[in-house]
Amino acid sequence: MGRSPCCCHDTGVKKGPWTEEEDRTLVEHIKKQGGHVGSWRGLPKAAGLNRCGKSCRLRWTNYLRPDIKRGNFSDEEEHLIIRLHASLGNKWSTIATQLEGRTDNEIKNYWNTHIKKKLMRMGIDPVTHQRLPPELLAVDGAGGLASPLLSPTTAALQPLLSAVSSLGSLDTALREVQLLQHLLNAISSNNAASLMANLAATNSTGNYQYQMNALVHAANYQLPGYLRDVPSFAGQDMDQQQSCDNSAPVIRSSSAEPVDQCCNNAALVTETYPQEVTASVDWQMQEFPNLEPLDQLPNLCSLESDLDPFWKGVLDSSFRL
DNA sequence: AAGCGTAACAACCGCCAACAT
DNA sequence: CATGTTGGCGGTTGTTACGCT
Repeated sequence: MGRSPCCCHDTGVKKGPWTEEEDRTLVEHIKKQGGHVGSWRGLPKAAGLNRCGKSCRLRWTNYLRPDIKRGNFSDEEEHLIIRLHASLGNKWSTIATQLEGRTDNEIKNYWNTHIKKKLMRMGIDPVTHQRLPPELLAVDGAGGLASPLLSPTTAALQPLLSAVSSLGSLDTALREVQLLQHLLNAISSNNAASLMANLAATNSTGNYQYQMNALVHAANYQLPGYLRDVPSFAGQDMDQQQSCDNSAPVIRSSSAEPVDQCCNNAALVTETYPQEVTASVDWQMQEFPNLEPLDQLPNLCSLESDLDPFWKGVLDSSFRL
């Protein structure tokens, strides 16, 4: 099958940005046809446009279609795009079918200009959704998170440490967002019990730095594949993060063990992690002196009431995927 | 105010699969 | 079955707006 001739190669066909007049002509023509385009190739002539059919189709599908949603992407949409991209790759049109009113082109642009960079800053390869190799991690001047002398273990923990260290300077609501992501990871990998035990201990002992390291440990070594490698979908843009509302995440455990029972298993943590976690505190405090202790964490054992629709959606979509 | 760099996004290009002839 | 046509897709480029020096 040879390459098809394209009307775009016709001489005298206009290219470049569309004028308001051209937009109006195209919209009115399609309206006249009852929203039915028929042949895009024949449309320009029928509508009186000096454009190729392909250009008309793109203009209509990406910009002029009445059901297109304009404006910024919501956090929810962003989370969904990341999750879909992790499972589908650059199948922009398929991804677009899951986001009402968004075009594949818009999503693709948003990915390339926003999300991709955000993931890179988090130490995640936006193509594979895996940790970037240590040598490719960007040096973070402010946080000092990418020392060229990192041990292999430390380098492997970079993305999570980045997320955890950022918690110290953010408000409680945002920490909850971060913690929710870890919880979703654990739940998705059927390790909810151990992680819930960690969190229970976090709340009961008040030794937050220690317990956050337990969390890091659990997330890194007990969780598989992609979910383990993404410490947070909450994003790294501080302005955006600061603007998060105060809705608290509501945790639903998918493990067989009831949440209340998990909360009574604080001792399990110290039995499971004592030496390794203590060691991780040591190296972490050595290599990341800027890591601030966490002075407040949500009581995750009592988050079963007041299900916020946003978090319900996040949880539901997470389980689906 | 001018020049420059960068971010954001609209639009184009080339390829491909499905369908028609 | 071979060939032509079309629409759709993903990658890339071009243009504009904006911020910084």
